[in-house]
Amino acid sequence: MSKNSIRSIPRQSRSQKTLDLILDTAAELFVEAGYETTTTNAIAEKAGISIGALYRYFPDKDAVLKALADRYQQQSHLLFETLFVEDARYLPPEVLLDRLIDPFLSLYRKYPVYAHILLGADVSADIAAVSCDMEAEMIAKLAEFFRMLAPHLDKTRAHLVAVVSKAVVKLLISLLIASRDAQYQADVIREVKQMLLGYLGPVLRPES
Amino acid sequence: MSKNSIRSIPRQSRSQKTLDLILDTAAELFVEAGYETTTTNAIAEKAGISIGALYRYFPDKDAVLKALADRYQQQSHLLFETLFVEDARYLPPEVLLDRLIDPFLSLYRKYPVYAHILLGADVSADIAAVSCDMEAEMIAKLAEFFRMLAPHLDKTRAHLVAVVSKAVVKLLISLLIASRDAQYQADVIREVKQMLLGYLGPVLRPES
Amino acid sequence: MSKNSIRSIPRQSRSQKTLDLILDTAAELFVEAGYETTTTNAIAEKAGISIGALYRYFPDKDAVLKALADRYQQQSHLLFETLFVEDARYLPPEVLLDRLIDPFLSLYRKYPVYAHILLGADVSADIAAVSCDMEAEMIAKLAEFFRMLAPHLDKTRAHLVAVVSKAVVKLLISLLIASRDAQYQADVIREVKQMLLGYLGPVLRPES
Amino acid sequence: MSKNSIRSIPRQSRSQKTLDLILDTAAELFVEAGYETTTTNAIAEKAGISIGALYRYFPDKDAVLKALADRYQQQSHLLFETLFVEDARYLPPEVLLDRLIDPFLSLYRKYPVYAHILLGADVSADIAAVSCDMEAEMIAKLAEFFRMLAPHLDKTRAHLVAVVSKAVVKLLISLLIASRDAQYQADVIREVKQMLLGYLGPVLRPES
DNA sequence: TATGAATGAGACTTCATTCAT
DNA sequence: GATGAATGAAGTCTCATTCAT
Repeated sequence: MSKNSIRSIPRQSRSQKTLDLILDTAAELFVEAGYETTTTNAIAEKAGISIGALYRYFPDKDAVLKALADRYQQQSHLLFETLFVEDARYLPPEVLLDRLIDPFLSLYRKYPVYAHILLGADVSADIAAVSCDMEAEMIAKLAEFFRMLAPHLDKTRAHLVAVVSKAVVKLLISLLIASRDAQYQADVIREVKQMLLGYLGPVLRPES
Repeated sequence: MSKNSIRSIPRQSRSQKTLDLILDTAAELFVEAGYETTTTNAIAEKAGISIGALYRYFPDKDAVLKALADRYQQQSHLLFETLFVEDARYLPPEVLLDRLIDPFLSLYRKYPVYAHILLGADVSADIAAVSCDMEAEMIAKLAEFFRMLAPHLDKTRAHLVAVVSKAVVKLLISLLIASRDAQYQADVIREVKQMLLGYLGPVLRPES
Repeated sequence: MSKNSIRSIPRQSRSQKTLDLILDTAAELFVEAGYETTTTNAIAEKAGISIGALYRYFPDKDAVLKALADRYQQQSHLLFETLFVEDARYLPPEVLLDRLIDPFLSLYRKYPVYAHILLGADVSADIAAVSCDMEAEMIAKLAEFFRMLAPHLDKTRAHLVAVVSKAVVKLLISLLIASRDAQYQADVIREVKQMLLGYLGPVLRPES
Repeated sequence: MSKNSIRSIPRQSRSQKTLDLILDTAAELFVEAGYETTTTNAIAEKAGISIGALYRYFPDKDAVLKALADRYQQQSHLLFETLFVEDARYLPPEVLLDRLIDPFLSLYRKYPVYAHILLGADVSADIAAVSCDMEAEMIAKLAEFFRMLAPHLDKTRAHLVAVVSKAVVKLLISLLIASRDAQYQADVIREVKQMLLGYLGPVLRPES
């Protein structure tokens, strides 16, 4: 709960490199074998450092996952920035949707751990809470965004729509993880975007 | 991989009862605490049997989860039977959707483990494969069903639509797990059904 | 604090034997090498059991020491019983002193761990507290005993005298531990008894 | 055993200061948390030096404790000097007792580590040996002193009396450590001094 | 056949000590 | 010399699994 994810804030570049090395290695292993199955010794060994070095940077195994989650949260925040541009309300829905979805797709392709974390795979209750908080925050922002686009939406509905939209992005990620086939991935993306467009269109731009 | 899930197929009712007892108990614990965190001793103790007895029914811990997955698969099959009735093609989309979704909702409410298994939470690679096979089979059946309803769909598209539809059901389950609030659950169900209807309607009943 | 010393109360004789075996082995090692230096693996190995077996009986290493302390407390209680006999007030001081000291000497000779625990050697704060509670209780009883013998003593003084007397016993134990030489031990016992007699005599049987 | 306590005998004041700093810091931590529990890194950090620096002054952790024991030995020697003044034999026992005990009380109040070391709390066997040697030396000196005061004492008896007297001082220290209450401490000191006086009086100044 | 005590590999973590910078 | 990141042996403890009774 109150544990810090990182033991000491390293200012020197060497330390920072080691820290990143640990995180990246852990990320790979968590995706490959899952959090519980991945041992701290395996992380250290694959990272080419000693187990002691790992524990200089992280107080325990959970902290490694938390640090990854933090990194994910930061990245997600950046992505949302691009949504809240002035002209958003004048853009056609298709473009908006691309703006919403594509950055996340890039993120999850680049860092598959984040997908893992997002999907809440095998995390301890502690981590799940962190993950949940992040989700809640992103949903709140998305709801706010929807209300900017469609002021007639009441708060409850906007929240619901945000929840569902977020879940659809999650769904898309999980489908893309399932198969590496490029054609299939393109098809799935098209299909899901079409579904989301069909859902959001009427909700955000109603006639009456 | 090639290990059998169940050691001996018990015909006698007592053995069957014990077996079910173990599975039900394991199901509860897996949902409460996760697969990795749940110990075989905990399952045995909560089930009121000895650890030795548990190992008479299952060769190892994985086998317990596999047996649960099998049970889930059987249940799912039963649910699908109700879809393939003669009159399906004459029913309005809303009713079809309810027929597709509602049984699954009941199933997951009755047996939360299945939701857990379906969502692929913290299962070993071994189990994930099983789970994946089940998914593939259900998707194939669903695609077949869609082609029955809309013969103009080519196989690829039908498969895609089935994949997305299945994923939406999964999404719905995950959202329902997130909150126990009845009003919220009702809202979410309505919202997701509306989305799926908006998606499947045009796909299955095109103008031309 | 709230941890139990023993995991399950074993009623069967085999379990009881294993438990005693662990405690006796631990006792030896604690005396030989000290608590911190003695490893749980060493205890298990010397006891001829597996490390897992040890942890079936005790939740952690501290619990082993606590259990020893409990055993000591029980033994000490028994010793005190013999003090509170009817005729105590009519006995000459020398006899009383022997009755007070000799049983403790036997106890510490038979079970050197108890001396170790009594002397508070290298125990964790947790254990120290237990040890302290025991001491407090014994001192209270001793003070009560002194007041029975010498009703004119006020409570504070009686407590002080008890504290000092108890400390002298401790002192004696520590001196006996220091050397195994029989003659030396006899000399030391005589000397310390003489000192204590010289102290308690006037306190308990004052002229005025 | 044969390791030197201090790596280089520093004549320069800076080195000496650092050395003292390390020892004082270690002393505090040993008293607070015990020898085993205190880490070398903790000592270095609290002292405001690097762990590498600490290991320039001491070859290993034991050496730090040994150096403290040495410092204690030196201090104790100084205290004994004041005992061996010419006029000692003409002083009344009460004054002699104060001269014997009070300096030790001051020493232990000023440097609680010494009490810790004296009481043999959680020291490794290695240190215990050193501590024992010191004790032996002090006892020898005390015995010699007693024989100066009371020439009729044979060597064995004088040694015994010294052993017991030394142990009583130790006892007193341990009682004072047990409670910080000023009134209680004063009471305990009075009581113990009375006991020791009652013991030494007849021994040192016999009628015949 | 049922029991549950026992096993032991292996997980997490600590910390005295070294050595590249 | 000083620094502190890195090392890795070793300790505590867990838990899937076995097997004597």
